[in-house]
Amino acid sequence: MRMTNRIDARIFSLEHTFESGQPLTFYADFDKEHRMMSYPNGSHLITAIHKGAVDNGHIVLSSSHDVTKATADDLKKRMRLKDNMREIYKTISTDRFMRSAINQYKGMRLTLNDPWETTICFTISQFNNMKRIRLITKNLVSNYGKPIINQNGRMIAHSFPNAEQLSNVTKKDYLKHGTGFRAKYLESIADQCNNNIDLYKLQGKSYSYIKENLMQLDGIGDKVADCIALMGYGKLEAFPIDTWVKRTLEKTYFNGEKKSIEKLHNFANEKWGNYAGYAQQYIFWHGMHL
DNA sequence: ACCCAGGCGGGCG
DNA sequence: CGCCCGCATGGG
Repeated sequence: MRMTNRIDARIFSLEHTFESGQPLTFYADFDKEHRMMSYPNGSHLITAIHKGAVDNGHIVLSSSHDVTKATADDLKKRMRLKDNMREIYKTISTDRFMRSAINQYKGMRLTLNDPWETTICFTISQFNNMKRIRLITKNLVSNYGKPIINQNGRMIAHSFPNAEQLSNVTKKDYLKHGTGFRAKYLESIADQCNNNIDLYKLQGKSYSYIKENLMQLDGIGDKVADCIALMGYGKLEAFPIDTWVKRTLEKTYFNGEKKSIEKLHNFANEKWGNYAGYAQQYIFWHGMHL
């Protein structure tokens, strides 16, 4: 028997949120036609269906097992449903480009993901493209994640493998799954997270402290650390600058002139402040589709 | 065939 | 320091 649960979702688009290249979306399943997403939550597979309008709709939650309050709370947290989008939009719609991005992808939320998962996902993402990022992430999940069994005893998905589950995976194994030159990073990060660095202990710390610690991991630099701070720890002031964001900023605000990463960080910080991370997500996704 | 992708580390000047 | 290059792999 499936319990269902209804969650109000104002100014929310499951489609834009899911498709906009964030960690959960690297390995969860999405059915665009039915506005339906399934993702592993512990040993359960949660399904969220988005009903109604972007401005004033709701999500219907179901599960391979029981839907509890914890399940609903997890979805709200992951989709950042408590964010005050009116205030955020007001702050970041500073110009025509931003207003156009918001208009185009209204309801796109940042997601808040597990720090470890986010770290692995964005390690895979470096110097890579969306299709391959999804392919590789799904490979790792299906090969090393714990099987999720439904109430009929059927295996329906895998959970995201934790650090311990990846601890015995070798560089050679990673290469088999298409990770390429990132294999050595994945191996080393799993090792470090099993031994000296507890990613969960960084929760609640400041943005700069989190970033500094993340960058001690092998293969994690400025950009990936910002992504993890933003989408794994919810630090909305983080402003990851990848090739798309850089290109789009230069084109939109600097007449196509090349600018250093540092200059662009300062620019974003002054312009969008504590919501720079949200601005970045809209710049990234809109810029990519220009 | 050739180019690029949500970069990073290391080596050289 | 800052700049620059190689890096695995698959899709356009």
